[in-house]
Amino acid sequence: MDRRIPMDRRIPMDRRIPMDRRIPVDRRIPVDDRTGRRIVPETIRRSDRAPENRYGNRPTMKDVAARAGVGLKTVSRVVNGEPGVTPETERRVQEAIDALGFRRNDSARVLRKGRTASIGLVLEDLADPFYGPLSRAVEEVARAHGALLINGSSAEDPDREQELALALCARRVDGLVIIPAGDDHRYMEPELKAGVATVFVDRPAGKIDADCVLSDNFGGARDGVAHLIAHGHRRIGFVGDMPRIHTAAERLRGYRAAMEDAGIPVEDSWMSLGVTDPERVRRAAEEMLSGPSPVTAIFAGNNRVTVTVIRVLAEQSRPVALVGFDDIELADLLQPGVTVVAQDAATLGRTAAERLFRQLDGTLVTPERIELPTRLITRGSGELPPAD
Amino acid sequence: MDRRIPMDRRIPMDRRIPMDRRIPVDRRIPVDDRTGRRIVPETIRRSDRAPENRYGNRPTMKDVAARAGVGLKTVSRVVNGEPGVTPETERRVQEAIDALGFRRNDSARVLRKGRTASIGLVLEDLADPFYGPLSRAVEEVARAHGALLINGSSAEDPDREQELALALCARRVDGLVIIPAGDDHRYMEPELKAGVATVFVDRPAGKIDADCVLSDNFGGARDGVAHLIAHGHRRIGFVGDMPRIHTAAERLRGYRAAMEDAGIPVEDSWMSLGVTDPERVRRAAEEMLSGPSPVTAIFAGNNRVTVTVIRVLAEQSRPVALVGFDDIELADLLQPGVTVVAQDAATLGRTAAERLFRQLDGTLVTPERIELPTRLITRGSGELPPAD
DNA sequence: CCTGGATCTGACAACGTTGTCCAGGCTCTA
DNA sequence: TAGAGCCTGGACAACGTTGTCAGATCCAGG
Repeated sequence: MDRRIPMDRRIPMDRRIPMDRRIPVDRRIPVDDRTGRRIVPETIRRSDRAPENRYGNRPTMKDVAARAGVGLKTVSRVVNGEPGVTPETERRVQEAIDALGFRRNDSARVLRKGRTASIGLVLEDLADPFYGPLSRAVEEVARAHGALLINGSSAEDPDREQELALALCARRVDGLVIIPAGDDHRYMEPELKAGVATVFVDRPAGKIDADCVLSDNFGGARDGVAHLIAHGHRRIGFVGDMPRIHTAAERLRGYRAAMEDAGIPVEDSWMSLGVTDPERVRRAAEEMLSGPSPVTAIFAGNNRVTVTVIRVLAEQSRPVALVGFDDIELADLLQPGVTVVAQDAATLGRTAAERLFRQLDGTLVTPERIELPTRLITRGSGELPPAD
Repeated sequence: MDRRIPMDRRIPMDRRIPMDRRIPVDRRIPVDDRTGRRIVPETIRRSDRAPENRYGNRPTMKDVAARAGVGLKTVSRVVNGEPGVTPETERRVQEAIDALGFRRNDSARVLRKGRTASIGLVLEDLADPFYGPLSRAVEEVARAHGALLINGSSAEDPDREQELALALCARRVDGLVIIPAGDDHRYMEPELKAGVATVFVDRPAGKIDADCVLSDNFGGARDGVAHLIAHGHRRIGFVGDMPRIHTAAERLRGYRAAMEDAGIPVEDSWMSLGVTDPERVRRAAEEMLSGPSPVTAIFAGNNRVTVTVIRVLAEQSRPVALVGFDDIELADLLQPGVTVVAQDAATLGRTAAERLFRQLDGTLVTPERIELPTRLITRGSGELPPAD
């Protein structure tokens, strides 16, 4: 695991260079394929190429100033709404801006000012419905603080998470909200030290001391399983994700705790861990339903697993109880309605983002680990009695 | 509608300044609240404040160079993996980089190089499950081209869309994928002229000539309604969004076309347009089901409306047929399964992003309007016979 | 020992913006 | 009318990086 840290530093920091190659090469200049491009005299090369790969030759404040017949700084003042410019001058400058289609270059601004007014969000998968509201909540908070949100998906790949987080740091985001894919975040240490505000959400940071905002995965799962036990079930299956993922591990722990509290020994055949693709989840569920001691209820460890399990249960002849972790849309319209342990993705995101900005304005200093409660929503599937 | 353009140019371009105020002010310097801050001598002010609001004082290439005992440019070469550095020198530089926790400042890099290797995505609502896969697809393409994706939600507000798009342009994204909220995009004209690659998705650009990637909303809706007609329905309701939204208008047009093709006159009481919040959609649906000439089938104009209509239909005593535009998760598990006209959000996003990069590398020049076909997925609700 | 070439290194000037500071013009008061 | 004070505008130097170009170093061959 340690290998990642030294590795990264050694890897060329620039995986983005492929992009650069796409800059339209000036085709008007004939090139000697052999040794270089000595065919064309310097002067032409210079004057000809420069505008080509620059922002399509956008006007700068200097251009605006020239056109308006004022000084550079005056244009800056107008653009930023600073005081100290006569209405008449302002009008002239404004006219020039409109005429030239000038837009301030924020890269230069950031370079000069030192703050980017943007924060980054590294999440697992934008296409997962759980992360939509979370991302949206973070964006709303960012917006309220006048910051732009830059986000990317790690696709559950620790290396990609690291790559993305560091790329965002290189862009000098003021802060970073990370939904971890990996379990070692020491790569963020130099960044933290350099003052990049950082909050981990949904899953805790690994091997570093940082702010975390989590759901009470353990308690939620325990309550969900206890709910099934309260309705008379004893043989309860658990279908979950890889235990190396913190949330999955916690939920598994909650399941075990509830079973233990009720004095029910857990059989191995009741558990499916780390199987995620629908086809294999399906097979795992079918097995625990048809094994030597078939389960009468299933606790599904996350939204995607729940959906697959619902499909399997719909095909069974006998009713099987189900409680899922994470709410899913239309859960109330199914027959029976799906009982779930719901986490509030939006609150998770909002809380994290707010902590981030409190770090930024200095209100917050010591890293904390916050756990938000989950909520059991009964809709029918979790209240089915065992069909033995 | 025209007002927006001149307005924007006049609005201080900088709604982000609230952020700047949050920069920790140097508290060690006593300040005369009256007139300014003349209390402290120049020298201290300078040397003391500068590091404070700069990126938490991050090391620069200069620092690395000093520590490694090499020139600035040599560090640059190492960081970018350029040739022409002895292994020994490279090692020394690398050591200094690790020791100082240096990370290249991409703002400066962008300023110098002129390309940002990032593209922007302005979408309507990240929390809408339709946009998750679309956004993800755009990101994958961007990634394949070595670019970072920056995105934001317009929340269906034209002003916010414009604000966001222009903010992204100010950051000098190389290109922009826009899911329009408004219908006037002339504000993008200077940007287009300046060479910002731009593709509109899901809805067409308004009042400018630009690349668009759309679903065949008209054809899809027409087919969906024709499907209901083919199953014997004549009194068919339409629940849709505001016709000022292009997709909504097209789907309405498709509905009308199908009805006209079948020679069925449409009654006003069968249509609900522009009502979006669940409570009012519910009332609208109930009305068309209980009016003087009650509908026997409903065509729902988008995923959110469909969900609400499903709820309403579930409460009806008689079966009512339903076809929805946009697929929804779990549609197949409901009783009956929900028949939908599905658009492929991922393909929409991928196509748009690919066109964007083709614009960037110069392969693409003339703006086009691409319409992707939709697909009718029959699951039961659309095949119910009319219950008169 | 010198020359020529190849290789490696560093000084310097941009990139577009903003902060600082000073100059010039104005108004107001003594 | 002079002097003080304010307002407006502009010159200039940074910010951290990269492209250019020339200088330094090294080695082989004469």
